[in-house]
Amino acid sequence: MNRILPRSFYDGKNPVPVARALLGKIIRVTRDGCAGRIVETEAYGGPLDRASHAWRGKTPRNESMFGPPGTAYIYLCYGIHRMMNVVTGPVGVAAAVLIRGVEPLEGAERMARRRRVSASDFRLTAGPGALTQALGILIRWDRCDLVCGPIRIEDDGVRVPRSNIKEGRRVGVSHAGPAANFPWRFSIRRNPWVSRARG
DNA sequence: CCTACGATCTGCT
DNA sequence: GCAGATCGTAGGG
Repeated sequence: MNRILPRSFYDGKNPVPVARALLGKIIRVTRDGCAGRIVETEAYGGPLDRASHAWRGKTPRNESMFGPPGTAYIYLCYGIHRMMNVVTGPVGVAAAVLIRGVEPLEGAERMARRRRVSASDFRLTAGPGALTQALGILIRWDRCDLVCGPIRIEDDGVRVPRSNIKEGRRVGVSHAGPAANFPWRFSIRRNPWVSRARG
């Protein structure tokens, strides 16, 4: 039986170790029957991180990034793609982990219908916009609780040793000055469900 | 009010 | 390799 990650798992203002620890965990849309293993993440946050949405301070859009640990920050990107983040900081501190890649575990056929690709195609859930579409994650779930809300994150006992974690630069943040070089992107080595994006 | 653009993805070249 | 899709957000006038 999988264990739902307790709030204490997220509760630290530094999203970097949380981004590492989320690799291998399971993201599940409770009422939908779709679930996948997290294989790629990126950490965002802190006063030096110009790549973070919260770098200029709190706005109505990024406010949920300042919310309690163990909640979601979900927003629309490029007018099309929904991005799913896990909030880690204590209330008032903006820190979050972007989920960038997931390996399908349950409900792959349902995901394939939503994505309009075959269930065996890596495009099913590789990439932050792809996985939210596949899992049916909605913008209105922004701020939702990951311990008892529509999206849950579980631990089934799988461990990802540090030697199996690849680190690199985050994707799509080249405008962010020195922060563009922070090695805050993490993925499971040689996992085919990691996004193709350069980093 | 108006405009520029972004933590992306696909399809076509 | 690159343009286009598509729209909420933020910042300026």
